[in-house]
Amino acid sequence: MDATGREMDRPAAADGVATQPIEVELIAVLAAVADGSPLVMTIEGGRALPSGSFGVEHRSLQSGLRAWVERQTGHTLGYLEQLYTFADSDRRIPSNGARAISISYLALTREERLAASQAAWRPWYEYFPWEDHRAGPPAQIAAEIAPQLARWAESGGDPSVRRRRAAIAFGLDGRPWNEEFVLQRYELLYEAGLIAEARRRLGDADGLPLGAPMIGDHRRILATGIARVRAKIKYNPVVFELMPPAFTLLQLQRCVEAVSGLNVHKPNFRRLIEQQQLVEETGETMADTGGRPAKTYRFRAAVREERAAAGTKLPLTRA
Amino acid sequence: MDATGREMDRPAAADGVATQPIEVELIAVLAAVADGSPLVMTIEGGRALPSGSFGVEHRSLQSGLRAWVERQTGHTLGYLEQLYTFADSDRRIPSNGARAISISYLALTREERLAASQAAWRPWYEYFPWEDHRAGPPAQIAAEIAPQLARWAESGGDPSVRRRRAAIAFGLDGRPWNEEFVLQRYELLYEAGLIAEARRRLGDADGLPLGAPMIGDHRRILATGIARVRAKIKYNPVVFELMPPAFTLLQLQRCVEAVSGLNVHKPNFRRLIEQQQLVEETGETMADTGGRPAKTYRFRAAVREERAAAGTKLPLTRA
DNA sequence: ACAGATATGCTCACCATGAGTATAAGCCAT
DNA sequence: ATGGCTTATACTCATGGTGAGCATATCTGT
Repeated sequence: MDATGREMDRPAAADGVATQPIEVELIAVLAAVADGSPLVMTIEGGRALPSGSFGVEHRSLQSGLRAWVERQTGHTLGYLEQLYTFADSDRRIPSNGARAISISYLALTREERLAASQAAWRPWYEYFPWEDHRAGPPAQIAAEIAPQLARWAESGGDPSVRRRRAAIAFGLDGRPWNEEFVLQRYELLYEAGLIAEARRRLGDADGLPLGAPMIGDHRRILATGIARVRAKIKYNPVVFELMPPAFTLLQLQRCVEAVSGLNVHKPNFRRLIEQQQLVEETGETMADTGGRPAKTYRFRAAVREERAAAGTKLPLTRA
Repeated sequence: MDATGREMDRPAAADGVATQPIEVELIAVLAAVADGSPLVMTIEGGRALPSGSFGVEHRSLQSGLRAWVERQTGHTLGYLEQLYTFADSDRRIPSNGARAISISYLALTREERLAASQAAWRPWYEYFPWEDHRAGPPAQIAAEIAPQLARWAESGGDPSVRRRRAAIAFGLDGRPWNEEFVLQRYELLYEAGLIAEARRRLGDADGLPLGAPMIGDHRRILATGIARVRAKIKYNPVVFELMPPAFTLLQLQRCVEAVSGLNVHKPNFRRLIEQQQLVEETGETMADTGGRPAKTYRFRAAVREERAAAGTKLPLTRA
């Protein structure tokens, strides 16, 4: 941390480097799903994530953010977790150039009409078109991304390392696509100068930049959030935060598919949900599905604590 | 966790919105394992985690912390990840009462002689004696914790809710013990006033406080770190960061047991490690094991990228 | 009535996992 | 050297979760 290694023994003190004021800002990745499209709440015409200063008036980060989001959406927030704290030394508040630390949060909710006019839901695949594989791998990957990454790989560093990184991230050369590597993919494209945010620093590369840009590193934060939801959805029943109180199993499946960007095997998905007893029937059916009416279900809230019991991956001996 | 707002003891700030300076501090949970005992690096006689101010000179949090830790341990740091950012409104720097935000990191390394004399490794179960179940559930749980939590449950709030919380956290009433609930257990004991840190605020409860205390909320941060390692060890080959370059399978097993605080089924553990091809034989054997000499293994670094391929939990359709 | 769509139920093979047993190869005390 | 102790290593067997696919039910619209 410092030259001697002893500085850390003391709590941050007055000595040494004059402390430049540090701005602490909160950034929210607020996600919802509507009609098979995953959405993120944005401001400034879709170019920024909602953010605010971490002022003294907030009792805690969490509750302050929750209150703010609930004012914005007019809907109580189901799920809120801390995402990551971004604090690279070159992060600056655009307005005054102060050093900025951004503490980001991930929030899940149902889509609701927005109370404030500045904010708007945007499909998150506008920002990451290469992340939606529900209709197969997007043509853009083979047509634009792979060739440009190949050119980047040969242009510096260790080409074989770069090629492998690209192949792992994007599932090239017969490797499987891993939907969780959202951040790695974004950072790779950034490094390769293929997205607009990177070109502010690097010289222009060929071709058009990929996906819709955002200010600062907001898109990177969004990538972090998407990666987190995609990972969490697998071992934690957070999907239900995105669902209305009653829903059909296909709606639930479509929601999972929207988030993960992948297609799910219908019979096995139903079996999984049912055998894990995540839901219970409401007794109602929903008729306007285009086919046979579907039973509707609700989330079994009791699962949350039962889940306590679940899930070892270590081969234990019985006590 | 923090029951009451203590806006009172805030130094008289310029009124209202005026931004009070916020101290940003880094805290490290640096873990190692030696001789079947998991260790954490501490300072101040084991009463604090190493911490330091986040100054302007640092390129980024991560690299600054890495450099500092490597000077302390004289060993390159294998693994470093951000843990959590603590920023409740009543967190204060002890010396000057400034508002403090602490960004905590988890680092894994092999135990090494320390370069600096102020720092020392401590067994982490000194701070959380109830977390070590390798010799069965600690007697302390049934003898002290359960009865005191039972008394607490009846003393306020909704007793049935409190009882269930306690039972889930500590595996009471026939519920299974979940080794990952380190933080929930600590926070429960804190709320119940059974640990020293809580008694600074609450009135004294009966009996002795549980486990060795730390300053501020360092023990809570340590709990967060332990929970993270215990979770991560299951789906990510981070254990190897705690191991020497060559090791026997039993040593590896003991390391996992030390971290998780649980006993592992030996044949199945070996099968798991081998079939996942996490390791490869070195060709050497180790004789001083007290029995038949054991083959030694090394971690297959190639796994890290192969792991890219691994692990879906969603029932996908084939593309 | 029939086509088309979705809902729902069921089968079957395979493999990871939990649990336990058996044999091999060192060391040490007698 | 021998027998007993300790650890290493290999195998078995039942069970249950998972991947993949098929079959039947019940709507709407023509």
